[in-house]
Amino acid sequence: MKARSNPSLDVLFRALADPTRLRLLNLIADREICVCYFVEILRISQPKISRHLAYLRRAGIAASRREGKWMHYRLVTPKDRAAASILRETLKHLKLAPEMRNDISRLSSACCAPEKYELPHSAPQPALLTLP
Amino acid sequence: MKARSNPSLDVLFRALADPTRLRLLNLIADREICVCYFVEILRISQPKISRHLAYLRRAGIAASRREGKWMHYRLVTPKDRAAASILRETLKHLKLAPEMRNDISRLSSACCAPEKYELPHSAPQPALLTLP
DNA sequence: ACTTCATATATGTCAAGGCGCATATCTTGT
DNA sequence: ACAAGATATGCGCCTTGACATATATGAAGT
Repeated sequence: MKARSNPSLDVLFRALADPTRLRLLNLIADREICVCYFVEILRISQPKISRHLAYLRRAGIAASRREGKWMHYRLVTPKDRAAASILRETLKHLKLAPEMRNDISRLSSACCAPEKYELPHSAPQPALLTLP
Repeated sequence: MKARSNPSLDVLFRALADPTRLRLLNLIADREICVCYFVEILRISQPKISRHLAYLRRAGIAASRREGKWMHYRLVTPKDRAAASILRETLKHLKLAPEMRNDISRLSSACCAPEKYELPHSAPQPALLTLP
């Protein structure tokens, strides 16, 4: 049990202060994705992906779910109002950035035409999330 | 010359990822303040204040102006639309946090009743800024 | 049970950045 | 020119975090 009296904003900002994590967040903004996709879509090594996802989880803005051998990651809305609102604003702007749009486009492509990508056999498809 | 193709958001987020810098930003959110005030209001050592202000300046969200022996710092709106918007949102939420309100309250108090604070003789009063 | 594949963690290295302390720099008043 | 005040910076120490490589775990299929 971490003693953090004030879950203040600098925790959120530290989590956002890395380009790889921003790309990951953009990808999970409205869908739940299996780790194997991140590796292939972002062309980043698996350990690096894993460490950054763990960082996001510790910061309370991502959560994971195991399904057989696959780990799925999804966005979590922070309890803190300010954090939630700043995160929402950030994601809104990320969506517009060319690099981010390109990631999303590679993701759709990988879903439609998996043969073009080096995905594991029977990798689970990302699932759109219905936000509460 | 730093090769930074995309002056992207993580620069802003790294600048925001420190509690001291958030307190400084909150103070300069709508006024220009002399360094000597920061030291007394936040009760933080002068070199530490100076370094964090320099960090904010390098990150492009603060600017300084010399007036005799005093240095005044003020907020700067980043050119990048996304950064500007996220910074604005952040400052809006900071204003509501108790710790931040307390800083502002100490600031007003120091202006009205400087004798209660260890400010230098004839320290220049903070000036409200008219935003464009 | 054993192998295989997907994912996680441990280890070592390096750079960034935070802090305190001392000192340098710049400006003004004498 | 000199002294004093306000601010900045250099230095050493320590922590955090980013990366690559290697290794461990754990679920599935045979």
